[in-house]
Amino acid sequence: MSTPMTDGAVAEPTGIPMPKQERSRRTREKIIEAAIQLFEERGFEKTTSNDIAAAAGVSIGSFYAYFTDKRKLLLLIFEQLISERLDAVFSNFREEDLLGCEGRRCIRDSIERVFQNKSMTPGLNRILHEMAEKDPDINGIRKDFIQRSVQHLGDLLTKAREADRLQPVEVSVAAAIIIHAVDAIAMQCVLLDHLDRSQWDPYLDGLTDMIQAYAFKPAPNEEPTM
Amino acid sequence: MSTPMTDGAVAEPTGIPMPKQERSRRTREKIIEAAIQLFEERGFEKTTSNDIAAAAGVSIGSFYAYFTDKRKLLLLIFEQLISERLDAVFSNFREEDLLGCEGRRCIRDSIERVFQNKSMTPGLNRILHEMAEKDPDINGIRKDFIQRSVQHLGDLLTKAREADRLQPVEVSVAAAIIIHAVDAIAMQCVLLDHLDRSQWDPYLDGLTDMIQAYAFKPAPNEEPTM
Amino acid sequence: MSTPMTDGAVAEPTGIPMPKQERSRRTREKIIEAAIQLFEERGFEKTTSNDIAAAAGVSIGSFYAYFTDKRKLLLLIFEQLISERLDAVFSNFREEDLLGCEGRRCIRDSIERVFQNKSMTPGLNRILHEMAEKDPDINGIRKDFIQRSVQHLGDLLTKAREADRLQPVEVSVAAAIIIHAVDAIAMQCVLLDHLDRSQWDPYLDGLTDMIQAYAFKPAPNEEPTM
Amino acid sequence: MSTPMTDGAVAEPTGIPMPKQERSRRTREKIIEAAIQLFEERGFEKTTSNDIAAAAGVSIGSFYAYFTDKRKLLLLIFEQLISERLDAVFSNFREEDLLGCEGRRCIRDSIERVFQNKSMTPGLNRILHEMAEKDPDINGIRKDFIQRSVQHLGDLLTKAREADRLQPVEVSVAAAIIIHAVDAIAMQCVLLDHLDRSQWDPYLDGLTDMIQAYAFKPAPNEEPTM
DNA sequence: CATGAATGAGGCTTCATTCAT
DNA sequence: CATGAATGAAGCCTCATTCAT
Repeated sequence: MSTPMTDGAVAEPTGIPMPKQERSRRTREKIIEAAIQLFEERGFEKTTSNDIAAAAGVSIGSFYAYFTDKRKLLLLIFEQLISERLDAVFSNFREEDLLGCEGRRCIRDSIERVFQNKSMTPGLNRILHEMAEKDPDINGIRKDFIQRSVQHLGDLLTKAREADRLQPVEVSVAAAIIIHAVDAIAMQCVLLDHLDRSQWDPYLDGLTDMIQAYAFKPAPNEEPTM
Repeated sequence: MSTPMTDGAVAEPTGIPMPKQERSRRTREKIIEAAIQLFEERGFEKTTSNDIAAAAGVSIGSFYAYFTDKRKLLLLIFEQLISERLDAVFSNFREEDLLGCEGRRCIRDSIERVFQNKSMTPGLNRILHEMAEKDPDINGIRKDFIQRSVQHLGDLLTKAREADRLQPVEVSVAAAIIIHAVDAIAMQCVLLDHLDRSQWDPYLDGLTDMIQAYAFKPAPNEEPTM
Repeated sequence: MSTPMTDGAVAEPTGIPMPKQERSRRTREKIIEAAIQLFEERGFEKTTSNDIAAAAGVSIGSFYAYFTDKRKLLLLIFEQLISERLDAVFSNFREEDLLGCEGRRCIRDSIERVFQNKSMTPGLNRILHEMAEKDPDINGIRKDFIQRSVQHLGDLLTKAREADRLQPVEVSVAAAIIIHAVDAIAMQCVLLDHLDRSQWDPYLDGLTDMIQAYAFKPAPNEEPTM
Repeated sequence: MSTPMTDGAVAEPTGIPMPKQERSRRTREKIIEAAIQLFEERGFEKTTSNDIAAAAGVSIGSFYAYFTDKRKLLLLIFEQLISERLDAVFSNFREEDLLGCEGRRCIRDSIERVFQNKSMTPGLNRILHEMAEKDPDINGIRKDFIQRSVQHLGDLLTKAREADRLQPVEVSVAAAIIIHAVDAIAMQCVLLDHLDRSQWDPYLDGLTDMIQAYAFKPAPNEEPTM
């Protein structure tokens, strides 16, 4: 379930070519890392290009040599991040688990991974959310992420249907609703309410219940959850 | 279901007292209206104090005579708005409808009203979302709004439990999950995907299904929905 | 021979309205004066907006309150200047002088006034010349100036023709050639060679001779010049 | 009529010695050609050192290995250019033509060559004009060019005097006036008004007339021009 | 010699806020 | 109370030039 975009060398959205030399690559990395940290801590608007350059230990001139501007850098970061995240959520889904007796466990784990993703880079998640509307490119990234998530889930639901384990729902709508619901609750718990790991359980269980009740039929040999 | 905050004369968060005289009150209104329009159109950061004053037809000096700063003005606007919105969603909930044969209809209508709210002032909704994290006061408003929504819904769920119409869920968690899920889907459909009214139905139905499946037991005399 | 543009209140090319209050007008004037002086001394590129504001004793913010940018300010200055200059050259031309026995004197005086104009604001003249090509607006001003000069001179030549004092030249071409020739020599002597008043005479005489030989027939009762 | 400066190996104004090796010479040439093209298209200020190096296909480091800075490179270009130009204007002047029955034709051709020079490299001409004042070195080049032109023409006028074909004008002043007048009209027609070849004739004729009327007596066996 | 990454001074511009009138 | 001119910190970005490899 790896994606081409995970490989940073492909399809740079910037007009600036990927540096060839080693020193160059390192500088670029330093800037990206500094930017992630600062965006994470302060948000996008409150982080200036100069801050990033300073934190990376390079001159402002270098910053502009590598990235046309702050926004382009952000786009790059999001593109990297999102592919990683997508993999994290869906990569350990195994069909036999989902449809077997481990189904509930499997769903809950994935939900938890969404929560974990948010809690790893809460600041960047906020920014993504914040800027999606103002900035068409960022919205594009976000939409792409969502669409790919919905697609992944839709595939799984289709498998479930084939195994006669799905409620009579429209697959694409159900997938969208589930993805958004999980995302929103995770957002709320982690980013807005700042709940820590130990406080997640009721929400993880609640969401799992909701999803199961909404979309799945119990496995023949499975005790009803509730 | 009116709230104390709807009445502007009480508990202004500003240090500036409410103007007593008629002309003053009008000036204040003009500024607020201009601000709402501009925030809606351009967002918060892109709207300058001078823009607001100009659009209101008053001097920038007057602006600062009425509002300590742009942010305080925004807070005020949100407080007004949110109380109105809350009322819109919950005010026509009648217990007998929810628990009677009109239950599904009743839920769906409320969800639709959330969608409508978002689509009436999309810009302000974005700002609320955007700034909630950065700005503790705004976050406070947002949390207050959510909490009150959760409270309202929790009350209804409790009623449902008393009537033995609730699934074995924890009321407060279920309320939170439902509120957030609806909010998130509405956000996505209206603000990010810009769907118009005619495209909402699958999502309204899907959400209604999900909520019913998750939280409610069918009325004794009611056909199962799905 | 006064022009509408001499009156600064008409047809501001800036979107910024003419200030109404007295203090405002004074500030505006201070900025313009400072700009003239600095442009004169250092040229356009080497004068920064901050320099101008500092020299005018106002903040950089004020500068941008009055002028959208350095370039617009320059345009304004040129428009003012050029109308003044045009008047200076042609306003004391009296028909009877030109065609009477004072013809030569009259021509020479006008040429001298062109030299004087250049020597009064040599820096601005350079800038006008320099930027005319790069900047269509400035080119427009320059062309307008030249065209109006050519027009003025053309009118005089037409009068001369009516009095049968003109050589068989095409009026409009002759006017253009004379204007440009005088302008160029003045430019060269004053701006490039930095000749001072005492060294002008040979050029004034030479130009006068050339113009007379090229365009005018001697007055019946006049001794041939050369 | 070749000039010492045409030969690049002598008297480089740069501290950097002329490269001895063939590859070096080619690199140098590439840089110069790229610079000419870019200066021509964009002007001096808008062309960056990096642009030139990139266009020449060499590294910016190499650029600075060959030329101490952008300005020095420009000086070099002007020196080359100007000698070529001077030759173009005066090289086909033959004394017997000027003083014989082809005099008018000869003058007009030379004027036309000035027009052609301007139209071949309009951008560089502009730069020369623009920067002459700000930059003493460039002014020096320009003055040198003018002075040499005046000298050439002065020599011709002296020949004319010896043949009793000159009006009673001061040779050096007349030469300066003629040179500047032609230059200025050419500048105006070609660079500012962007007239193309087909529109030059009235100006070529007008200038020829003016010069003849001003400086030359008709040849004994020649019909008066006008 | 060639390379090209790195530098950082310096220019431009915006806008929240103050305060004299 | 209203006015709006004035402020200046702060952000953005460019590009001539240096220097380690």
